[in-house]
Amino acid sequence: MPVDHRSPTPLYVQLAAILREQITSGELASDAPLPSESYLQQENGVSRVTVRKAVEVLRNEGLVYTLPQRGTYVR
Amino acid sequence: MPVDHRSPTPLYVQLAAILREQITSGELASDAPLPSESYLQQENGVSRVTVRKAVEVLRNEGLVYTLPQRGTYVR
DNA sequence: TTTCATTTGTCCGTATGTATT
DNA sequence: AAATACATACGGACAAATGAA
Repeated sequence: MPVDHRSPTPLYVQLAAILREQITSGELASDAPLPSESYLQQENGVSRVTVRKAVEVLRNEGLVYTLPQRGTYVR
Repeated sequence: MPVDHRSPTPLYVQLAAILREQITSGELASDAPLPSESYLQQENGVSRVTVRKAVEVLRNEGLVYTLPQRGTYVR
């Protein structure tokens, strides 16, 4: 389910929901790296700002952790 | 001393005063980088627009200088 | 050891829409 | 009406660290 640019729901909230689903479903297992910001950007047709805000949401939820200059991983 | 959202004084003026105090007190030494915009945003509960306007005030006062695409530093 | 690509961190500039005062 | 402020979103650029070649 791609993001919907015409939806009233903010894009970063939509993207966070997509990634959250992939994590809770096990599609992204524990300690697995999230796709990189640039990948998520291109794949979802959104800006890097939006990607980073989506990841920030998951980080605040404790679902993922970020290693600077390395990547973000599923907790 | 945090900003006061109910004060009639504009938030960017309040934030500028806070940063000015940290500079003149020496808490932020010469050539030290100001905290990042996102940090100041979250730390003070204001928007990026407000942070940038506050920094602009200090720049106009000659208290800080900004290197394009690099950051803002204490003069 | 040096080089190179990748990735996150940070900054700059801009724009639209909404709410409050 | 105008100023202030926030939230969202886009694009581009450079820095710093990592890891692989």
